[in-house]
Amino acid sequence: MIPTPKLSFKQQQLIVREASIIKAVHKLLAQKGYELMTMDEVAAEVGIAKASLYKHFVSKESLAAAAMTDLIENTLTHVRALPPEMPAIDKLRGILQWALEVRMQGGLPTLPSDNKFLRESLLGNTRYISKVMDLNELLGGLIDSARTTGALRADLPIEVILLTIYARSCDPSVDYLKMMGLYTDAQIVAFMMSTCFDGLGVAPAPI
Amino acid sequence: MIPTPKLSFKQQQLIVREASIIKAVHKLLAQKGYELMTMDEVAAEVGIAKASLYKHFVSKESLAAAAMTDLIENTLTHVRALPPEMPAIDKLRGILQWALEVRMQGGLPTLPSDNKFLRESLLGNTRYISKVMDLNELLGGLIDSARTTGALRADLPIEVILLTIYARSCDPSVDYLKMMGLYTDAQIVAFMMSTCFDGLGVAPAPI
DNA sequence: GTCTATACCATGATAGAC
DNA sequence: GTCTATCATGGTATAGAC
Repeated sequence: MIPTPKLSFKQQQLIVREASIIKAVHKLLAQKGYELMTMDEVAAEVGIAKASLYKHFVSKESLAAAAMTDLIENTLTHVRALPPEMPAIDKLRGILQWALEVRMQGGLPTLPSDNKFLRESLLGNTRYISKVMDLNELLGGLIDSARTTGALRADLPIEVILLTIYARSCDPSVDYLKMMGLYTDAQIVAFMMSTCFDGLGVAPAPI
Repeated sequence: MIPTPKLSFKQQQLIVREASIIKAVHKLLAQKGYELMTMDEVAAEVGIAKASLYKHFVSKESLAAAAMTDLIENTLTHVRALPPEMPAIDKLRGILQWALEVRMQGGLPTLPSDNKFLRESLLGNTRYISKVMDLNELLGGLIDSARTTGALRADLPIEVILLTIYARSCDPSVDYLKMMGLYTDAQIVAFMMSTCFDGLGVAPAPI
């Protein structure tokens, strides 16, 4: 058995520290979005000095990119952990439900819809893009098989279905519904799931 | 007949100037969003000095609020101009289609989804809120009657349907689909309309 | 690697002449 | 009301000591 490469205490500490920074960024990004999140706040949230932040990440952009990449990785892990025998359509529904539930608890959506600057910046980040492409492929495969079993519409391109699911995971309607205070979190998730998969219209009654 | 109150040349000039400012803000807001739009850019786009901008609008916030209010007014005008005999569901579909088409041509969506700060700021603007409530009532009435004729699902609350339609008008999927370059604007609009009203799933086949 | 202190700059907002 | 010139703030990033 190959001996596990030992990490020095310092190296372990570094990893823990960076993880706690990423966690703080997730929280602030979800609360305020990219522009309104300041490096001072991140530093304060972690409990270190701002300058120390820059020892770990060279810029605010790269910090946000690391957080978003981490997010995609979490999603990939979640998707890969689904039981293989589960039908594709159930997996897809489960993934959207999971994403919405994470978001209801103050987590981040997968898609950086909220900011054009961050969007541009991420497009130039090869590590992030590569992860996103992995996720796209994985979900694209699920969509394809759900289409062939007749569980999803075959007249829509895969990309359209994929983007629709992504978009639903960061739909601003969730925030407004939550603000109204009329519905429980579970009800809001159910509404989002249903409008996504079933639509707003009534299917013509069977003859 | 009551004589129309005459507007002096200066007053007319003022109105024209403010309209051109609003127009520039629409353009920049659609391109870059609130945070990334600077007052220098607005001034440059209009062709006046930044200080002059502040003679018309006391702050960047109030400028954005004026632009958003103008947007809601346009939407209200459009909705009220629909023929009275048109069925409610057709009106609703037409409104979403119109909003998407405006957006495809570089216009702004109705809902300030993209920015949490602007959202907060607008919530404190009584003029804007009052217009939004007018629009909500108008569209809410249409949704209600479309539900009673069986064209829209009766199991969803009116607010959920309303928010879903608003959200579709500013769905980030549109940007990504446009970036991909695989589909025409008309196709993209059709995709959005269909995923909104028909959903992603296949209705169970009639027995 | 962490800190304090600071450079530097973009940008919202204003002063004051015309 | 428009301009040029300027201020003030706040935020990213860095220097340099420990």
